[in-house]
Amino acid sequence: MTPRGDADALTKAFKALSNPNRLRIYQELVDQQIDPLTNSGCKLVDVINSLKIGAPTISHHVKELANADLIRVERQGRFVTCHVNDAMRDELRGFFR
Amino acid sequence: MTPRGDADALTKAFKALSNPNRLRIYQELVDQQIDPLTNSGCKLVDVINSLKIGAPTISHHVKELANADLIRVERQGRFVTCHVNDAMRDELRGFFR
DNA sequence: TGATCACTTCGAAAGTCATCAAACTATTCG
DNA sequence: CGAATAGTTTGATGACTTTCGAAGTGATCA
Repeated sequence: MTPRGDADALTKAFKALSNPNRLRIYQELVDQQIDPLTNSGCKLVDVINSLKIGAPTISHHVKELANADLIRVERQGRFVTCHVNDAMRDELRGFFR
Repeated sequence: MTPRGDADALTKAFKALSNPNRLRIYQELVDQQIDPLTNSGCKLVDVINSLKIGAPTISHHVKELANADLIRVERQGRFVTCHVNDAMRDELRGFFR
């Protein structure tokens, strides 16, 4: 209905990307996904080790990214892995046309 | 240097778009700009009349959008007019590739 | 079973944000 | 000049955010 997608979903996505640490997490997930064959998402433990903030904070940020539909989160045994939601990425790209 | 542009500039832009009223202002400016020939920006007074928030808040929001390089602001006599910064729009589109 | 690793939840401290009313500046118009 | 219109600045307030440490959960391993 709206020409540029749902405004509420967009503000949620932009808010999720408006924190430096969340943006870095998202970028890391995008980068891990360049090769779709080898791609098996990104383990959260790697993110936790690469950023200088605590695990509780990362957990909170990941939840916000997931809540904004920017990523998908999945538990595989002991690990949590994250994947970029390509549909949302397309929608955000479309917004800037 | 960074493959997807300056992270600091990006977070600033996303933060600016993460508020519903600022997103609406930005969208209105984009819509006003469809025809580049007739385009003479958007008068702030029109924005003020179209949103249900006070002039001081609009002034604050516009400053944030300008500060994030998303728009350009210009005084023409009594009126302030706003224009979308196309370079930044391109950069944001590029981020989602 | 007990230990360990990978998170998550809770509660709190410190900081940031959105909004408003009141008072201000700038420009035009009569 | 004086009044009106357009917008900004200031200061306050309530709400939300980021982050942490401590304690909790779930899965695997010895």
